[in-house]
Amino acid sequence: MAYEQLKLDNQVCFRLYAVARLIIQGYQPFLSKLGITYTQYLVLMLLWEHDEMPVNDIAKRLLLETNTMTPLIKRMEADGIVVRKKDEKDARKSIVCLTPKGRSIEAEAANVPLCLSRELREAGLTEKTVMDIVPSLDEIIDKMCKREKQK
Amino acid sequence: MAYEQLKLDNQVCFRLYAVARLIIQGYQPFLSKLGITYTQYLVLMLLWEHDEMPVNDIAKRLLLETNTMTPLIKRMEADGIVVRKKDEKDARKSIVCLTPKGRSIEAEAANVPLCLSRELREAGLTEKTVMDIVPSLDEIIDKMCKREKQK
DNA sequence: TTTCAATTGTTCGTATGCCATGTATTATGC
DNA sequence: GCATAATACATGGCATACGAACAATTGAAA
Repeated sequence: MAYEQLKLDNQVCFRLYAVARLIIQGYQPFLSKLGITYTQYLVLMLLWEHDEMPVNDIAKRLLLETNTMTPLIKRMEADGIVVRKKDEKDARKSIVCLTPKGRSIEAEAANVPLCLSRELREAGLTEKTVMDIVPSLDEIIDKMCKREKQK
Repeated sequence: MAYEQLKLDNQVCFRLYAVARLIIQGYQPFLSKLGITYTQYLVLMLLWEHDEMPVNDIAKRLLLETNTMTPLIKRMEADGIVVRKKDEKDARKSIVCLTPKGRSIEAEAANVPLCLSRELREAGLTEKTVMDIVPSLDEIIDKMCKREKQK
């Protein structure tokens, strides 16, 4: 037995999955001070750039399903950082908007990326090690998404 | 406003998180034929190499918490692919063992990595693009884990 | 050896993710 | 103009993840 291709050490996906979780865990202490989760942080980053986004647009940008978004948005709404309103031109759409509270978190969050950079540096990682993988990741995302659509 | 560092497009972690999910989704159709999930696949890869592993060892190798493992193992046990037995030398430990059914999945799973390779190739990705990021990922995992421990 | 700390799992609660399905609304073909 | 398909969300169900708290057991120090 012992299929080489079935050894954990030979799995690229496991590494990706592990690194993603490790870094998200690195964010956690800083985000919890702001009262938000990592996924909520992603949603907020979009809204801070645009404000007023339909659920579907947010989902597409984050590569998540709308049925992941709905409960997420509801929790954010319950926390008072966003509200939903109906689109007047298209009654199917539910538009997510920042509340003043949601908007106020932006300034507090502004130093989070810096905190993370310091965290990585203190772990002994260079900016280069981390940034080097970005082009490959972008290519994988691009091609995998196109592959999905052609199905 | 508009903090550059708070734009989604500037986030490495989001890319990692997205790629991990996209690839796991790529595994899904093949794994569901075997009746297992991606996380269960990871556990099985370890057991196919060793058989007889304490919950804690599995958790450490997968960089997951034991409280994630317990329900996971229970579901696998309910599906008849593993069983748990008490360690005789250390009564705190719960050792996870493959059942014949769990062992039989290995041969079926042997071609899963190949299916994934084909999937990536058909998406237009080269082996190189994907393998290029492995050294960086390994370095990040190594350093982040050490950083965690020193806390 | 006896008390106290550390280790190992488990349980509980909360937040994702995603499949399948359902509902409302809009777009489209005829 | 109308039947039908497509779109946008929401709901329900299941499987992770992880923090917090707890029970059982072992290790270690006094």
